[in-house]
Amino acid sequence: MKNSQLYKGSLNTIIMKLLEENGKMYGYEITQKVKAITQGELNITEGALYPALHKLEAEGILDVEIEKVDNRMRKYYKLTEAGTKETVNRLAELEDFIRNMQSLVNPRPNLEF
Amino acid sequence: MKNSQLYKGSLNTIIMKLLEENGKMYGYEITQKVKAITQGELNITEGALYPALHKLEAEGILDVEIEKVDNRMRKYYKLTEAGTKETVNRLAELEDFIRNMQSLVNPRPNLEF
DNA sequence: CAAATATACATAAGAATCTTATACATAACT
DNA sequence: AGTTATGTATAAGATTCTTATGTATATTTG
Repeated sequence: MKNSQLYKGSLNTIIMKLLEENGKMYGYEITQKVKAITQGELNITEGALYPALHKLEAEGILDVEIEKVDNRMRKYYKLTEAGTKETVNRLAELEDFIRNMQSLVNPRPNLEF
Repeated sequence: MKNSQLYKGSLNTIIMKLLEENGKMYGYEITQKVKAITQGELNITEGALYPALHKLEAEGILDVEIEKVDNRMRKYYKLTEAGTKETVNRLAELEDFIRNMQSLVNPRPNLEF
């Protein structure tokens, strides 16, 4: 997604969170939304996005619904019931992850002395 | 390191930050330190750690120095000069990453209306 | 109006990172 | 005597992503 490797592993969580918030979205829309929210810093590539969407669908996390708009295909994805539940876990994991990384990088000085 | 994929890509940054802070450390010490700081949540496996250390050394980020303590080998790693400079970049990237992830997951409601 | 850009999805080869398993060796504990 | 802790190492496979390519329509721009 970027030259920084840090984003590796975060794509599924990003997709699920956006869908939780926006109800249904299509692939291209997700890339644009992420770009906008991060002010251009995070650009999701198609080579990462589409396989990820297909896998989440295969796992029963997402449902797909095809629409034709302006003679062009759109595949709208939305969370299944199981996906909605799983999203809660993923977001909790993300919070833990961020908290742990901040502990590692920004350690509280030991105040015992 | 954990069942969460989120940590993928963060190991190098963690190693470099710990070395910046502690001067020199050996592999096993790094695993224990990380475990302690994250209260057991993040366990770095040897299969991830040692190849990462070797790679950082090959890239000129780390220097190694072998010591024998209690009849057992220890390989102490420390940042090279180039490694110290690179650590600044990595930590900035981590801050950007965390900020971006928080924007995505914890979006500010639009207050324009 | 032709060319470039934007919209929209897809996949395949290869790179990078990590998991899991295994290996070797010494020290300390039970 | 056997398990756990300390300490390093590697190899096979899984997962995730990059890079490149392909197809197709709509819109903008020179």
